[in-house]
Amino acid sequence: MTHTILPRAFYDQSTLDLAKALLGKLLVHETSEGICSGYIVETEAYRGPDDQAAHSYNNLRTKRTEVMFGENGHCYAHVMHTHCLINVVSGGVDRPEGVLIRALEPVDGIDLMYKRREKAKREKDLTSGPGKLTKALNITKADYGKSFFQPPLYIAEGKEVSQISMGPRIGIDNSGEAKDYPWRFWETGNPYVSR
DNA sequence: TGTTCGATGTCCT
DNA sequence: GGACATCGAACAC
Repeated sequence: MTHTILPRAFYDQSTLDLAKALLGKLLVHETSEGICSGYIVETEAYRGPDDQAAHSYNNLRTKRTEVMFGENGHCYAHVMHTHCLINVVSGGVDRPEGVLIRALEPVDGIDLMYKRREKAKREKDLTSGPGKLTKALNITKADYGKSFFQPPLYIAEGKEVSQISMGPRIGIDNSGEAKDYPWRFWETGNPYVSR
């Protein structure tokens, strides 16, 4: 199994374009237990300084958001309730934007994903949510700041996506008018989308 | 040092 | 459709 890892330069595009471009790409994590991967089928864009729903709204720079002020293509991992969520950093240095990866279509290491996600009954339950996919691939806060263009954690060429749908983002009801921005993207009709 | 609150998932009705 | 578990980060003292 050889994958073509997307180069560093792939991440040098606008955050909205990147959110769409990431659909169909393959997210891979190699661990001592084995390799797990899945096609990205759902993303959300968070546009830093001017986006009330973003953690980096108003250029808020803290220990948590620090990595978003750095280089594109790195990993912004943070803990939400008891789960870990991951973003791909974009926007360029000193512009804190990112793309949240919300759902995957499982490809490799499906048995291992079941083992890590005991509560999942069907394949559809393995990675159909931002907290689910990190558990299935064993991505944690320890991956904060790593890049997505070199093993063991990387994004590679995947499949063609026939049609993309867009709509409001999920779970940000307290974000003023930003809650209505149509910055969530998913592959139309894909059963692994979170909702 | 204490309090508050989520970019969620799961179970229950 | 609703309750709740449970953790770290942010912020107020």
